[in-house]
Amino acid sequence: MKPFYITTPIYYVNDRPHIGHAYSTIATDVLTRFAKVRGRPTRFLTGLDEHGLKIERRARELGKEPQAFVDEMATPFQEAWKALNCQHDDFIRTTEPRHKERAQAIFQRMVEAGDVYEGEYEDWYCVGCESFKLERELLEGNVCPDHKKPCERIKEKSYFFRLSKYGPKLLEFYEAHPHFVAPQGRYNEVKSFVAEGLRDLSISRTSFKWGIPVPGAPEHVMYVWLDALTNYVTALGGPAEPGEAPLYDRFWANPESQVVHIVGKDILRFHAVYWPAFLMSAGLRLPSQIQAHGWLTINGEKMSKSLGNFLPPVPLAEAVGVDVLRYYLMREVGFGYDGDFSHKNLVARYNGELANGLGNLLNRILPFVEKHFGGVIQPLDEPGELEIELREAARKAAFEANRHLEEVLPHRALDAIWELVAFANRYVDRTEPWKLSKNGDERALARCTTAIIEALAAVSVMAWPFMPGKCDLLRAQIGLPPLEPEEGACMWPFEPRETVAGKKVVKGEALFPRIDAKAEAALLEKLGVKPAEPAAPKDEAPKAKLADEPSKLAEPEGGYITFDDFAKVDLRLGLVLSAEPVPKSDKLLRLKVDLGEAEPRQILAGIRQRYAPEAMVGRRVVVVANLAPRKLLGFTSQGMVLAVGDGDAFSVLGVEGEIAPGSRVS
RNA sequence: GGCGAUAUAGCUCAGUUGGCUAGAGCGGGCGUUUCAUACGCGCUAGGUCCGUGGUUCGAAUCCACGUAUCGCCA
Repeated sequence: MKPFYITTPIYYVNDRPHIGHAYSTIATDVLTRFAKVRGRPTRFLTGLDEHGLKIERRARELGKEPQAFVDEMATPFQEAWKALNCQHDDFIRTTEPRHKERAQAIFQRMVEAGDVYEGEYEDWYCVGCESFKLERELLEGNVCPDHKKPCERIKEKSYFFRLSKYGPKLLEFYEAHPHFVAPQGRYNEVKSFVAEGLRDLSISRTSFKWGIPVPGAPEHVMYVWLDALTNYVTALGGPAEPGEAPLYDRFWANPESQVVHIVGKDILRFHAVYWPAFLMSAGLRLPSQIQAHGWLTINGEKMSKSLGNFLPPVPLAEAVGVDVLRYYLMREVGFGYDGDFSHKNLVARYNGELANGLGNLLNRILPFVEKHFGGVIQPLDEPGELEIELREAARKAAFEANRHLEEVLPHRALDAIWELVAFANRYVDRTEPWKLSKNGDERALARCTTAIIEALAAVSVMAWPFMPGKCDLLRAQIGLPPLEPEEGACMWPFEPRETVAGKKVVKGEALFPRIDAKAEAALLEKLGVKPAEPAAPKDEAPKAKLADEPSKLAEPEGGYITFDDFAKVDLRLGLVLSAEPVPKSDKLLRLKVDLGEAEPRQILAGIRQRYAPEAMVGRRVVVVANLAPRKLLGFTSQGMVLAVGDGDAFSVLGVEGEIAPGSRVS
């Protein structure tokens, strides 16, 4: 059995854990558990990236020592993974001595390979990105396009890594390993990035201290990404000579070992380009696969600080159940693609697939076993045609789910498993056990109930990596012990593996109690989610203001707002570049507005009755720049143009003079 | 501006090497059963498979151009 070593990214401690972190970690846990069920030796690593200028500054701002700060920030992560039932074998923090020491060893190896030289670096540096930026990438005013903050000009001594030397070697490696990066589209990006030529990489800093000292040059600290990436090796005790570090020998140095890095698409380049180059230089083995996943939006909205919707996973898990959250995340979005986390879809999938599909299947069959056989599951000695078909469906599900999991397509695996669930429900309808029960046909009833329980047993194994808790509960109800994978023993139900005959069913609580409208409302309330649709009023305010319902505006909400509340509204000056009517609407104009950003924004404004399109072009207007994007009549509006007045008598707010687009209104 | 990807039923997506009347799930509609968590099961979408042109006996599936969206790079 090939060893399986899988890692999450080491998360940067500056954030608190959110649903995006949870997604990576859950996916990793699912894949680990799957490998375990298959009997493989596994190792699952996660951890934290705790160095860097950003951390140092943040700690200072809070009047803390960096170490004290990261110690505090680490706890929520450790607690989150525990709460999500993610059973990592190791949790590495880059501030640990075991990491620092081995990271330095890797640096040293790169030096010995002749790939490190001393130089001087001067460029624009974005603290938010922890990286230098090319001048041409920056927005006006040397603002970082990602963080929208001004970059700093930094000039310092620095060690450089001869990354340029590794371009051809990397391309050769990519050529030889067509599945090194998934999804394929992302791989193409990586290849073309490398093919365009690599520049040497600055791999040390002298301007701050919070990092790992460069061996032999303690005034330098290692580039935070180099430091961070090495964790995958250092956590195993590597690099090391054979015999020195058993875990390293078994899971990294061993060419049989399958090494998989799960990463978000934003950090793919570091993992697919820099990391392999570092490893080549250090003379170490390369990972087998980099699996890049996409981003989650929350109820259709991008996660962002200004929206404050960094969904924390733990309360969610507590509200809906860990297993349900895990299931939903793995089922809803295709691995590798962006997806949406929506409370509405979560409830829909829960009710449709878990409650009605699987939970109810169990529930509809147990009463017959209890009533006719005293709860004892009967042998299935003479399977009929229907039973053979059901077994065939189970076998098919096992093969397909296995294949999809091996290809890291968890959503498809669940699809395949739920085909079996659906087939089993159909089987029940075709067999009509309630009639057999009435007629006292116990032979047929025995066949039917056992066939279903066999299928459920198979499901309990295949779905276990996703929902270990619920699957063990399911198993308990059909008289099976909790699943305890063992190295070397494949439990995957390629063939009906587990004997259920003779076991005693134990009907218990519903596995997945249905969430009715009332329960759903309570759930959303608990999670602080606004009930179903009324996200609209907020966004419709501009329209209402102009024509629809002036009464809404006339009702002042009681109480004052603080300055901080006001500051949340990002008001900017925008220059209207173009304007055209929106088809099928007599109110809306579609504007392209320059807000001083890389691209003009598309903003829909309900002002057509008062302003002709051509009258808007060239006008300077006041825009709410951080309003959540919203789709109106097929067009996405990325902001809101302010106006005053009502009915036909209103006026768009503007300014006099040639104030620069993007200027903040204060 | 360069490179790449995607564009299939209301929604989310499958469609292997081009070939039967283009599929699934969800939603909607209709019907049906009653064991079960008012669950299940059956039927139902008549979709220009983005557009145009081409290759072919035959294309959603290949090629070219165009359009739209997205991504990476510049």
